[in-house]
Amino acid sequence: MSASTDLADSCGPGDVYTAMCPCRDMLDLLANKWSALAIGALEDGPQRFGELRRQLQGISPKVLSASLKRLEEHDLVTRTVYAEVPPRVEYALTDLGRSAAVPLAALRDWVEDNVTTH
Amino acid sequence: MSASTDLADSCGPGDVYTAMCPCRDMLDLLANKWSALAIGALEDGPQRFGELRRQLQGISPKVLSASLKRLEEHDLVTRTVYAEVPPRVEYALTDLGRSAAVPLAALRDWVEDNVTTH
DNA sequence: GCACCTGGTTCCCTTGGGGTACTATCACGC
DNA sequence: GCGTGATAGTACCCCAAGGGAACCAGGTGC
Repeated sequence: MSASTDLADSCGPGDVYTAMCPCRDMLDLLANKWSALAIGALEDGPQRFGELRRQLQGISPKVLSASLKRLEEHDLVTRTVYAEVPPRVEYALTDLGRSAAVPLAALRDWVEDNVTTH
Repeated sequence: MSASTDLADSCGPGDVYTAMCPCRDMLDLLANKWSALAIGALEDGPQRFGELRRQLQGISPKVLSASLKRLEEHDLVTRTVYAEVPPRVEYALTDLGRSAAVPLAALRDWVEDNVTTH
């Protein structure tokens, strides 16, 4: 496993295992139920806040807005406000987000394939 | 995206997006920083508590023990106690855990490749 | 005026994460 | 026999994140 636990001064390859590495933040962000679901939901194309809220069953508006904000801060999604009425806000994946969607989809698929709920 | 939002009575395929599905529990478990790291650390072979603690830099013993307990409950890792002194407890991946390790490794790799920390 | 739509925010409470200290058990050195 | 050390946790406390419900702003239709 990423045998480089040498000094951890700065970030080489393979060091999500290094406490101080910014990788940790990103891993913490992506390795998260709501992030994984939200990014998956946006794979089909931009979605409005309400659409996401309906799709991510069980999420509260507060948590959804916080999750999206965090994803936006890390350049995984963009937030576009249309000055219409009623208000319309669209969330979309960035290129980075689209590339992150791939491993997350694999994770979701694994879960769906391996939970023998019956 | 997993168009089956029909009734959610039981679990069909593709419904991590369904609130009531046990998939959610599993996703919540795996889509978690410490779980992802712990499972990755165990890919090399069984590890003792202290070894894991050193490898997963920054984790506290309490959180590590809770994480491992949760993984054990979901049959992703096994816990073996050797009646020696000093005590030895080994954690190892189950077959299920080993298969879950694949998408998790992909996620970790993505993070390491895409965080341009410099 | 009033209800209604959207996209949030605010409040409160519970849960979990995080850190430190501490315990139990036995081997070993003296 | 006594203190020291190693290991694998647990107990305690604190704070931030998660979850639920209520509420708000701005404008439209009736």
